[in-house]
Amino acid sequence: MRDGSKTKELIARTSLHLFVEKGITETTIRDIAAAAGIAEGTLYRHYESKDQLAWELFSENYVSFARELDRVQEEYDTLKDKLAAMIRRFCAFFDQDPVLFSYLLLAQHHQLKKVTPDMETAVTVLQKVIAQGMAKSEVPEMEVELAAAMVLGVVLQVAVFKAYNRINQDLSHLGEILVDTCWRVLVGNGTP
Amino acid sequence: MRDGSKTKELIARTSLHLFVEKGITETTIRDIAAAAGIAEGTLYRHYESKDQLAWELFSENYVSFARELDRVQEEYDTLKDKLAAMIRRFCAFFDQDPVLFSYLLLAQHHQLKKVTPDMETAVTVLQKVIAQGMAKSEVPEMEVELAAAMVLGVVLQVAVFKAYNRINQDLSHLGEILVDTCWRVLVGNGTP
Amino acid sequence: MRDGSKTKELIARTSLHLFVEKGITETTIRDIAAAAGIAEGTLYRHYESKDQLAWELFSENYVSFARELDRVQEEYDTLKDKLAAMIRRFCAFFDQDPVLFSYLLLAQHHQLKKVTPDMETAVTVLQKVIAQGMAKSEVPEMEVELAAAMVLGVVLQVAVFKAYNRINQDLSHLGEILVDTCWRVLVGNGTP
Amino acid sequence: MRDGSKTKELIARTSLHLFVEKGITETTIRDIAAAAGIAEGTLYRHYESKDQLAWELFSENYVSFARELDRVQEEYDTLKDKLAAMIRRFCAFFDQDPVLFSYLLLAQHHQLKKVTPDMETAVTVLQKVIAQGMAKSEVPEMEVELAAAMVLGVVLQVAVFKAYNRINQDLSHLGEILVDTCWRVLVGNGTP
DNA sequence: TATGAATGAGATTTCATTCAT
DNA sequence: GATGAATGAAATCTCATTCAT
Repeated sequence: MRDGSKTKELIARTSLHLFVEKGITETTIRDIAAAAGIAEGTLYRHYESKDQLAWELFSENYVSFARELDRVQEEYDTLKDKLAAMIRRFCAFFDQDPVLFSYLLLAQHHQLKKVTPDMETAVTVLQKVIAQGMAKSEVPEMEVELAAAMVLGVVLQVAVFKAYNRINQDLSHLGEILVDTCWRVLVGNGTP
Repeated sequence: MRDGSKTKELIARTSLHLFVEKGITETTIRDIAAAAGIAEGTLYRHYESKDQLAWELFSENYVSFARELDRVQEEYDTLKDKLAAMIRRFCAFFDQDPVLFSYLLLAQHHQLKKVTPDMETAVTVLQKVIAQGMAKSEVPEMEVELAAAMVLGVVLQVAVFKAYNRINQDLSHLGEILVDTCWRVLVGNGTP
Repeated sequence: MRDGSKTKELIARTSLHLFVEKGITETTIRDIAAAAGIAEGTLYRHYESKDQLAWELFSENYVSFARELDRVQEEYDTLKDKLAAMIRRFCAFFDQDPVLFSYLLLAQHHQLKKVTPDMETAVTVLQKVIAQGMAKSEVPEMEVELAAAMVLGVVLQVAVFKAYNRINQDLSHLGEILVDTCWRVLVGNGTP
Repeated sequence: MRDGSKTKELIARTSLHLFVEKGITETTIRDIAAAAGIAEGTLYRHYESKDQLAWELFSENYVSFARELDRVQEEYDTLKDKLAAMIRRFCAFFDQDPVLFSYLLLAQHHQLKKVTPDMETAVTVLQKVIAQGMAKSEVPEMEVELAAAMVLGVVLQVAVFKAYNRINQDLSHLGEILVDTCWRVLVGNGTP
């Protein structure tokens, strides 16, 4: 009662679950309040509006995950190692908090449109790393966006299948396959 | 009658654009009516409800696209050819009607949950084809869902980047790269 | 049902009564809807918001009354006649629609602050007329705003007393007294 | 205790300013607390409710001002002197605390309705004095309420103009004009 | 078939007030 | 006395849907 930040955290976790389960628009303030065991008005002590709650949940985690990825890739020198480390980190994070990652993964248009070009995201980090690798001829040259899209697709779609329970194993167990596959995606293309 | 079906088509196209642009829940009947230049009530002459409109738009195209993919793959014998044909067809369709494909691609949770297991979808067709190819040892054995996810990821994420204008070229121009890449995704993994 | 403007008029009259009776903030949309015999949502087909309703009710009548006063004063040549005609018109209007005039009279701060300097109001018309009269030496010179305030005060405060039922006679019956008094207010002051 | 009454005074002054600036209903407890630099709950240590705060601010000052007016008029014998003294006192008070007087002047309906007939107000004092003057034939007979309304109007409307910055001079400087004008309002009317 | 005003349930949000600390 | 997080009733507003024309 004294510590409002606990309540904020409670609201965040509860909302996250409901947003992932039913969608943002389909989740009402009443739903959140009931699930969190708080009054409807309480939410507004911690978040300006439902929209802002959804956005804060998205953007803060989206950005902090990107930062973490960036930190991880910096520990390695080659594209291959950087990529492997990033993928493994992604898998570990996903398994650790699948609800949060589902939220980020299945993020609606609405949220994504608010991502400004200056925000560091997983996509920008990945593109940066790939671009560097190409510059150092670690992989053949090709359009960076395209390369990033394909690598991203491999990992994300597997995560989506996992989120939808089409795949049973934890992502971490698939780390090696994902790393190998992504590498093969990168090295095979381009002008040799 | 002629007129009536034109109105229905008008509603369908207008809704599709708005749904892709703003999201389904965020698009109001009033938005659709205004954009289509019809009265709000008119929509209900052609569709039972907004939900049904969104679902009809989704399911009919989702299913007919899956059927088309299935027809296409049947024309070929090997997994490699089947896959190549399917990807090329996907690219051609996307370029032809990017709005429709964005709608299918960025489909909300809400819609995907209504997809029953007995419905033939692009995913089931892809899994079937891959499973057959593995059975015939055209590619190494591995979990079919995982293989399908990765192949799907490569193609879909490129399409998503295209939908978000991160990539400029038409998908059709990327057909060969996508085909090659997907093939490499499949052949490299599994137990040799 | 066909004619929406009837409903709008009904909402306007009903709101006016309630706003005068209870105050704007104290009157709820539910109050208005119940009193008008319409659904709550119906109000929003005709007015953007409660605030806008209150403002439209105020500003349109405030301005059109000012225009009417201006038209009236133009029919006469001397300040004395102009003033008399304006006061008589004010009295007649008040008696004709006491609720509307009470609304304008007791208008809250909130509304008055939205009155932009370019809007023609009863006050600006009165000041203009008095200024002209002073210029033509029909009454002694003095600060126009002060003169206008005092004349206005005489008439308005009597109207306020009438609105609060402190005075029983119709304003029209007090027309001559008000005209005489206001004239005496103007001629007695200033540097002779 | 010393501290406590200081807080109460702080709340009173802060509320007064905000009430005048934005209106009572439009001013929230949070507004007051923020402006006064206190916690929201603190207000309730000093006032039962927001309504009671608004009412206390209004009624106490309204009544004490009326008493003061009454005391002032008692020092004089003739209506003319009484009226002059009251007007001068009003001007002095207004200049001394314009915010308070704006609050009393622009008092909402809501407050005025709570004024019971047995309460002594500026209006009742004025009516009493005028009635006495008429009884003593100092001014011609006429309806007391009407006479009071007109005299009141002259003074109040000038104060309102001052409150809205339409007039620049302090009210005290206008004392003589107001006194003269009000006297002329009274003596000119009635049955000679 | 088409219209569009009207509906009313339900969503979001506000805010005076309470109460544990 | 003071705090400020929590409350929850009530207000405003939205919008899918209906229905008389």
